[in-house]
Amino acid sequence: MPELPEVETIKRGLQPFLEQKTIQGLQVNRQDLRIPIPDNTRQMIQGQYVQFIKRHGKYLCVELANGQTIVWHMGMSGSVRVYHDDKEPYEPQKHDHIVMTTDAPATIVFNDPRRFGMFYTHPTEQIQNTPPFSQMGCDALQSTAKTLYPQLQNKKSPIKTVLLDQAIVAGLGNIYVCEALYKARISPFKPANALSFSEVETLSKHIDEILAEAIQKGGSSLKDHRMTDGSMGYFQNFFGVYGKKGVACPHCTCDPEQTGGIKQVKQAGRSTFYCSEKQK
DNA sequence: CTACCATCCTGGTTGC
DNA sequence: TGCAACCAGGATGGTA
Repeated sequence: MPELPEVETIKRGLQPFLEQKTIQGLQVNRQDLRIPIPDNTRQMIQGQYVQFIKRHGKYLCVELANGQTIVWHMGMSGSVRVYHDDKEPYEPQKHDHIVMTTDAPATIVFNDPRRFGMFYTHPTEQIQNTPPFSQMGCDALQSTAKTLYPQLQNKKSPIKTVLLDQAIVAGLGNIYVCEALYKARISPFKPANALSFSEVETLSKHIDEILAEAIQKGGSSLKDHRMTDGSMGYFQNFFGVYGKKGVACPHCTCDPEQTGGIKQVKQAGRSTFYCSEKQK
């Protein structure tokens, strides 16, 4: 699930309880995630001081003082919960795969029902030269028309599909791609290399805006996403098109009885929501 | 090289 | 109400 805004929300929630703290205990309840959690993970992490938490696209990187970095991905259904208040002690839940304690003090729990997530360590100095980071595009918040436009020139696939490719821009997922294209008034079917520089500028601007707004609202809680205190993000209440098949487009004066409102189609196996009147 | 597809897994929703 | 089919925010490895 989590796309860039949800991962950024998790990062910000974790920082006060993990960054510049010592990880005292690490309990691995299940190893069989998307990538099996390596057997040495506990010994690499336990007792280590955490220097920084960084985010690259949809990945979190927790840099430890011993030169190792925890590579952490939420998959489709992952969430992180921080328990630090004695009034609300940690009670194990189904699908709690990792339980970490720090001297904040805090208990940090990674829950992932579908187990598409990842959690493993890797030497920090090699991170940038190793997949997935070595093949990851510019982070969506750093991306500009100047960096994006050249990357689209050899892509004849629809812009919707191309924006989901983490090698082009890192951090966008199905929701925010649909929303950004809608705000930019660009058709999801338009071949990526058919966008003018000016259209890419518009697109880039709206990607920035939509991500910033979503982060400010704690991300989108459709199903699994929660902030680290357990509360829901609320950007889902501000979607323009995602999940709104048949709903009248608020920016169109056209009659939804005639246009059918917001459309839903499949592109490369993923749902695309768009307004055919607004997005040409 | 690009593009498309199936796959990993659980759980919620839809339809009969 | 019960049950089966289908669908979901992602990434990857295989094939054409």
